[in-house]
Amino acid sequence: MAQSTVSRCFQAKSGISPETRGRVMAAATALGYVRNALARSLITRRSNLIGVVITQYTMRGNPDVIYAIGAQLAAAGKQLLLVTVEDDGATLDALQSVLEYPIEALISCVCIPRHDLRHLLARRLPIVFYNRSPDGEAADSVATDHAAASSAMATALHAAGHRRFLCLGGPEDAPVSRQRLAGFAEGLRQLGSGVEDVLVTDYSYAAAYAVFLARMRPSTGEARARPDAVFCANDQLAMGVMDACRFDLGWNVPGDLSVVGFDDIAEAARPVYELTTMHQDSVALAREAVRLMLLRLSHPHSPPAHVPVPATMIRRHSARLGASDPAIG
Amino acid sequence: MAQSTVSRCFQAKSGISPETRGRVMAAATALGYVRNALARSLITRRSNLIGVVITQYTMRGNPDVIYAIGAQLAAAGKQLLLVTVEDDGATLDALQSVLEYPIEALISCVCIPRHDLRHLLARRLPIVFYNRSPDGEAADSVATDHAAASSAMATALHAAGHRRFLCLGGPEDAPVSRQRLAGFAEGLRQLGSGVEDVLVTDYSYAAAYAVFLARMRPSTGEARARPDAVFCANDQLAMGVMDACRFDLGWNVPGDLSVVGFDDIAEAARPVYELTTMHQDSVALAREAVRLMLLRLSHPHSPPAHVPVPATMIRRHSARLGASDPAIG
DNA sequence: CCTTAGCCTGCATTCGAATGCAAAGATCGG
DNA sequence: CCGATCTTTGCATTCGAATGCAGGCTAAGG
Repeated sequence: MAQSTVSRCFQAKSGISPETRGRVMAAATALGYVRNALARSLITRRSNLIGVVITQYTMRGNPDVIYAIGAQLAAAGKQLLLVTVEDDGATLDALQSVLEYPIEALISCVCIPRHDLRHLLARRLPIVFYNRSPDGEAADSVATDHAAASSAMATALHAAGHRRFLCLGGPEDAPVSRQRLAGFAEGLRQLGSGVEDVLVTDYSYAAAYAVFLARMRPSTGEARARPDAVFCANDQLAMGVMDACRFDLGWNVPGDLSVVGFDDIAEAARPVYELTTMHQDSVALAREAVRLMLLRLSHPHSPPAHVPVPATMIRRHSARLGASDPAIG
Repeated sequence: MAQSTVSRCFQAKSGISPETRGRVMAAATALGYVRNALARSLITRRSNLIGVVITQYTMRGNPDVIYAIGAQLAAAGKQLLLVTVEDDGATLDALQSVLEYPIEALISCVCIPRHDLRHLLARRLPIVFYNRSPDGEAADSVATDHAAASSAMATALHAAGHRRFLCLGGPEDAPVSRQRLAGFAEGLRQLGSGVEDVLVTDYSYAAAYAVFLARMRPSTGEARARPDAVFCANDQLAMGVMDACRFDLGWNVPGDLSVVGFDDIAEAARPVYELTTMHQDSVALAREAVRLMLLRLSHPHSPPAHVPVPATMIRRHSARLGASDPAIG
């Protein structure tokens, strides 16, 4: 029996008699033979490998992201080649090792410098950004509508009578944080109000706790006036602020000030926090990212798509948001 | 210039004149050429691909695990092929797709049925289990010493005067949960004491909250006596129990009862919980797992290694543990 | 000027699987 | 019983890179 006959036995609709295929399959299981996907991809020019770039922060903040992407890719018959990077940014150097593998596409949960991005796109490597911007380059992206959601939060807080606003963001160059803070500020601006100040953190609970405390109770002696409301770029930060209020400052939330977050992570719903926040649908984002990627593989020349995923406001009890404020357990 | 000359230019110590190599490299960057790792692995028989199997639970409970493994693999020049599975268990079927890729080894954070495991080992595929047991088969493993740690926790609680013990575990077949519960029970047994009951959950905060509440305040009317201490198979569960006490039962922790967890996740240190727990060093586990794997690749025939990683007790304020109980912020 | 050694380079083969094309075998109508 | 058609199988080539071997080239020594 020829090698080509065996090869054809493993393909669905090839002219192989059931009897021959049966014998081949039996021999294969007996010998423990599995076909080599690498050798196959060499000739078919389809590796079914998808690179996924992610940071530790994303994994910590949204552990479901990778799982969701993995599940979607598996359903599409693709393999997930994971690349972890330290900071939110991947250069060609960092990606070099994966690029030697002929990945069919890249799903990036981190920023890519414009120059490097252009280089990758010139290689005809399809790239889908997850909650990141392609920076004007011709790549697909899917992202929560941070600006609209943050603006809506600003409107809700303003309508409830808040006037003195403080914000907590992530690192200064973190794109998601910037978009959320900008959207919030813009929302206030349109209402004739504004943000008093923005505190920078590393996105962590501990940093938020410390930075907020230092701001409210400065060692220099010059005490600052208490804000009405604190808008945080993610839930971790909001929890840090809430705990600083409760455990150090002795302030009541939302009695003395309102605190809101963003993401709606699992902990936000706990009775210890009851955090009012914007729900970011990670699973929907992951699904859309994979969908866009598959679409791009089948239509390489269609114009780049940018899919906004709406966020929904979850009104719990960490902020005074007026009459429409429902009780959620 | 021959194809073989170009090939040799990309290898470190091959007889290629600096001048030729320079010209080749220049042409390569100009054309955007990168060598194809797949084609290379076909002839060198080294794919540098490492399969990593993980569940959503692991990712949620210990988001740093994948990151740590990824970082370690990257440092070793390996690629991470991620496989996500629904439940804690991977059959040959679930692994089929990765097995077609000639992975050099598998790091499994989930169980593998004995029969399938034997099959994989027969294929000479090195397997390292992460916090799981190779079930008597000849595979390497690295795991927290659950039994010793849980037993130590039992001893500490007993020494502090607790006598009525309740436990919360994960799903009934979850191996880590079983080891921790068994270790705790064994520790008590040696002290002449025992566990009153074990409640089953799906490892989640919400389930722990609900199950514990149902147990303590049964709708059937027959009220149960309150336990002295609750041992939980992970921190999520412990937090659920603590919140059920505070927000529904009106019980004081640790005044009315002690609650302890396992893992020492980031949230456990927050002032809202101050959870007394056993610290599991995920990063050390990941590092050991990769180390074992690399060792196995270089020494295929050495006897299987089982590396226990000790857990350390973190005494905070969710349990009365006697005089040596230090204050931790 | 010739020889010997050493350094480079090129030819040809190899890894494992897919596939176009041709040939062999099976089936059937005339 | 023969040719036509369809099904099944085998041959040979291909993907991209690595490598043993042989031959060309250079340099040094006699």
